[in-house]
Amino acid sequence: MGQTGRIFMSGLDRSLIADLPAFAGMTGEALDLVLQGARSTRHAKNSDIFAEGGIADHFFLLLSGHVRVVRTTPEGEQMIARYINEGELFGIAIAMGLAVYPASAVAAVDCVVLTWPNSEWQKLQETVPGFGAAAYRTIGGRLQETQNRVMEMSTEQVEQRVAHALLRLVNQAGRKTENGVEIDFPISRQDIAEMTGTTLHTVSRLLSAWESEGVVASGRQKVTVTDPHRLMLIAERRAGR
Amino acid sequence: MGQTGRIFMSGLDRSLIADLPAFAGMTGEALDLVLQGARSTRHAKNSDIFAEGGIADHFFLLLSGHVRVVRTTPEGEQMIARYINEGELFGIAIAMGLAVYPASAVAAVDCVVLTWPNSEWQKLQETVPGFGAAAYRTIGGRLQETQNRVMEMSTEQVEQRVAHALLRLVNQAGRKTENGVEIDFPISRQDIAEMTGTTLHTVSRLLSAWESEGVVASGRQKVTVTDPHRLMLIAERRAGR
DNA sequence: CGCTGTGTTGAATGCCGTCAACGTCGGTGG
DNA sequence: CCACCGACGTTGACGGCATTCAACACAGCG
Repeated sequence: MGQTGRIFMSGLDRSLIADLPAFAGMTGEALDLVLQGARSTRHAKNSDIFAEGGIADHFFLLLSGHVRVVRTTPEGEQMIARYINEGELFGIAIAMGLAVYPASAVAAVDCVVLTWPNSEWQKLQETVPGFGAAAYRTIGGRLQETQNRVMEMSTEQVEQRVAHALLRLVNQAGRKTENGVEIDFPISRQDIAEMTGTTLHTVSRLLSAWESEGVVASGRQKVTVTDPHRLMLIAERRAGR
Repeated sequence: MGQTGRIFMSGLDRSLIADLPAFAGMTGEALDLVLQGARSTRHAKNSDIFAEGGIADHFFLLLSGHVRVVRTTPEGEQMIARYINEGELFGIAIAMGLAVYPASAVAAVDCVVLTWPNSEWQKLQETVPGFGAAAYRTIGGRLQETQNRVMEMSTEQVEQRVAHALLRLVNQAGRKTENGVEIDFPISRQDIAEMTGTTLHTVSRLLSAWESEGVVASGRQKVTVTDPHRLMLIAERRAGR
């Protein structure tokens, strides 16, 4: 934990980013140029990478791990806006013309992150063909996702919302095991509640019920979907009950 | 209604757009260049400007009127994603890398709209300094708004959500009258319900209650906020009851 | 003058949040 | 190594808020 936020490397290897969509089709030299402006940092599990309301002077790319993006209401209630997966840009307030971060980013597990100062944004846009477009596709995609979520919350019951959330999690961060697909990072009932606008109690009840039906298998901060098809039926409100 | 979507003008006056943030600080000649690629169309009340799922080959700017952006679930339930005000860009799927419109746009009143084919997007970005940034700030702002809405739906009760929605409407599209601030376009109980994820019945009950308290005055497709301060207290859950 | 879209209001149901109590796991420090 | 403690999870009971169901009122329009 002492190394949180500390630079652990100065010469970054171009292979780190060569396969990412944001830097698609770039030559090795151009990749080195991109990395020249970046730092790489480690962040211990549960530590903040940036905080809601803080000056947004950097932007980030997740090299490894999983990041939780969290917003807090004035009354102190939290909600999880999204999870960031490996290879994704995040904290790109600069692309939205924001001076402060609108949410906090917390390492869900130990993470490795590339960090650029905002001053590099312009440079990347100019030197990396398609970088700007990729960034804006990222934002556009998140706007879409977020609107889907509003629609879910408007039209679906809690059970459907939780089922949809789990399906999204296993699709984006699933790891195949012998029993099914497991969500690749520690996630509590409370976390799932904050993603779906409900309480940990209700989530616990749902998971218990699903477990007894053989749809999921779950443990402490761990969820495995054993019958995705069945879960989809539940999400679509067509589960035989 | 016969003129919906019809071009009614070919020589567009630069004064139409000179004051808009998207074209701030441009010379008259540059403005003319911008308008050369555009068409201006009228859209009758309740007519579609574009439809969800349709090929996104144009983008738009609302010159006058009000536009309702609507999404429909597979089950046929609708939700209102937002209202577009005069001077705003909309239908900018191209900026998000989308091939089809993710929502429908419906004229809430008779509207006048500037329309560009997607092929003009690149040109505007190059010739209009700050146009790209303004567009992306628009998208960023909408992402923010949408996330705020998710947070409201996660943490607030229906009464607070409806109060917040009304406050936003009067702020963005309010017209001062002798009695208070009136929402400048026809809006039904059903519309408000679709903005807040509730039913027209609940909205009707709330408005009736508020009317008897002197907070709002409402009629058929019309809402006037007579005591904004009081409504704010309700929205913040601090209304003396 | 009837029809359709809009709005109001009462009554009943039920989902899910709240309150409460207890169980369990895992890490930490003695 | 073991005891302890805090974080996480489970389950039951209860109740309230909002939806659902139903019936009616009213306005605008052809």
